[in-house]
Amino acid sequence: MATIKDIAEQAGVSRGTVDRVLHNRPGVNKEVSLKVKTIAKDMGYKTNRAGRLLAAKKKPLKVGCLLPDIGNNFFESIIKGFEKAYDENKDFGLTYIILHIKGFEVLSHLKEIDNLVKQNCDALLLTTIDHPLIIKKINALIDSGISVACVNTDIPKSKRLFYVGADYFKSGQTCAGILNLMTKTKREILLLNGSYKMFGHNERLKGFIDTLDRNNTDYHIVEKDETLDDIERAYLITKKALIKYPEINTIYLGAGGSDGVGKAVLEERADNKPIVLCFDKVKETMHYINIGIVDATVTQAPFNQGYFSLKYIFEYEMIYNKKKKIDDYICPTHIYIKENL
Amino acid sequence: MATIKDIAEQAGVSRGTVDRVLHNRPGVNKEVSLKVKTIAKDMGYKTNRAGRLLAAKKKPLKVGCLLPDIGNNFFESIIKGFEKAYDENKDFGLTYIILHIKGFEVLSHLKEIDNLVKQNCDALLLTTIDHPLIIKKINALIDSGISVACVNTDIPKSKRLFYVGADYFKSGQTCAGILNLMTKTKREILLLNGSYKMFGHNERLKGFIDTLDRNNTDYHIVEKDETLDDIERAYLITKKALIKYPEINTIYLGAGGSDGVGKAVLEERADNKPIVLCFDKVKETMHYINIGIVDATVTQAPFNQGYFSLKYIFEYEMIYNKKKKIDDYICPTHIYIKENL
DNA sequence: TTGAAAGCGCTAACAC
DNA sequence: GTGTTAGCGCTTTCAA
Repeated sequence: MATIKDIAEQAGVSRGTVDRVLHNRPGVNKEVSLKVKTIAKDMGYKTNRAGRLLAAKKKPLKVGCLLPDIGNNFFESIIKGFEKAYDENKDFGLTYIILHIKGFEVLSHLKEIDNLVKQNCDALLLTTIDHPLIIKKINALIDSGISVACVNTDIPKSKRLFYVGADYFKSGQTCAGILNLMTKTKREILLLNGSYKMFGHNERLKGFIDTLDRNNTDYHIVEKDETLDDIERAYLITKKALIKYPEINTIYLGAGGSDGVGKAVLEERADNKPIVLCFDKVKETMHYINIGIVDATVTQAPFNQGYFSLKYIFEYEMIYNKKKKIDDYICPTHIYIKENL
Repeated sequence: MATIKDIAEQAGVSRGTVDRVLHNRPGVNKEVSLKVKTIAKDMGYKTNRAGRLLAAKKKPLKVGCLLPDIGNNFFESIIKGFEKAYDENKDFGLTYIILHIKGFEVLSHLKEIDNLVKQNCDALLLTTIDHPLIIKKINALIDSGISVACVNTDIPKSKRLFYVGADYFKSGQTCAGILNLMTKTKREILLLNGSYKMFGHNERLKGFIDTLDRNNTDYHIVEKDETLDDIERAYLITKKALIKYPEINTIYLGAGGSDGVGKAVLEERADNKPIVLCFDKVKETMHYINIGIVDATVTQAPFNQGYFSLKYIFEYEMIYNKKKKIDDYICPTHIYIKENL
């Protein structure tokens, strides 16, 4: 494998010059630069991770993560993923901080992004809102040389470098796929979305309906509502619906709130349980799967979302020197039932 | 973070001596050694990956992998995993070779293990047979200083360092869990095991039956046989059984052969399809899931098996210097249906 | 515009 | 037994 030293010898220049050329740093004669570049190409030069990373220790990378995780334990696994990626790369000069916030208010998100920048982050990992002001902010950051990637929630129209997260539509389709597997009799569905303001939740719902329609599933939506990721609200809605509509035989829960739904089902339908399908694998959901109230849950590898986003942005900065495009990473869609929990 | 240099200064010795102590190399005064060790501990010394790996380039690690993959494309993903781990670590001095063999004959496995050793491998990743002679061989290798880990198939009574692979029992349980989800009517089952000689296949079957019994599933095993991972054989057995026993409404396929089973079902039961459940996610299985013949398949992250086994043995040797016990890695059990394929 | 040299942390060869 | 030194590949600073 060709090294900088090899190239320098071939080109009859010093290693410093080669380094300057390879990083497009100013102050190199055009002809020399061209010569070095062609030689590097000819020799198939690839920067060596070990050398690069050892030298990089002097100038560590600080990544700032914005996580609207207050009051939402879905994000626990993402944080575990961050920790793992940090662990593997801290010796190579990686540091990171997490800013925990609550909810999805544009102004508070904007403020906290600035907050991360003020703390001298070189790169940002954001779980934020697809909104014109945020897009503008991300684009400005990118233009100023700060790398930004999206985690869990994409903002495709911005200049963000890459997205690591779920394919919500597919998770909804998978949920419908399970339902079709389970029974062919007519489904009377209580449809509980998370929030109609959330792009991901809506996509999920679309995917669910899409697959039901595509398979000519015999179904009828008895009632629909939003849980707003609120347990109490989920409980009340479910309880009321189950009382009012005894025909309900299926519950779709598009986001948080399994604790409330589970409780309501236990109270109203302990013996004639409807099919209950939900998303993500937080503690409460696992509990209701274990006791047989929730039949299945669809997840999108949240650990991976944390792990790969941090790993990739680190590699983008520290190994590829911002010169290689990083592909989006769409997490695999998994189904969990009691037996493989 | 404390470095070797720091420790040397604190202890008033040279870095060379500290290095010797840290690696338990001979030729160090006992008292000096003790002193250095306590200081290292006090300062919380952890070897720095970047430094270690850069230096390690001089003495690369050669890992030899034994894979009985000839005629069995299940292993393709494992190989992809190897490639990924190699890619991430080649700059750190990792090299590897794969020895492809056919079948599970003890003598040929023994011979090929020797073959890998002859090619100067420093560490071995084996997918082999749980047999006294193999155990003896593995133990001898470990005693002679060659690291050995098991991939995909464990040999727990040997001195192998760790196991990376599936929990077959759990995969069988999960398969039964899907069946229980799908229907409550009596199951008339055609039970196709891979081979009764394979520990993993038997465990899988046990897990399947265990969960059926534990849930008081109403079932009856109409017929059982081995496919021996042979497509033609699987086809003939299935075809015959479907003709002879029209009551069959469920097929359990514990190993390779989905191509044969799928074909037979298409020919004999295109309109009144039994539930078909199988394992792994090879191309043919995916095809039969896509056209609706196979209902679901249970997998155990074969890519991860390759990726983590190579990654872990590399870290064991090159980062932890054989001094840290590596935990077994049991791959997660996943369910795939058409929608999340 | 370019070269020389030091240094990131660790290892190994050689010297004493 | 122990210290010294060179070097892994790359970056950066200082000097020219």
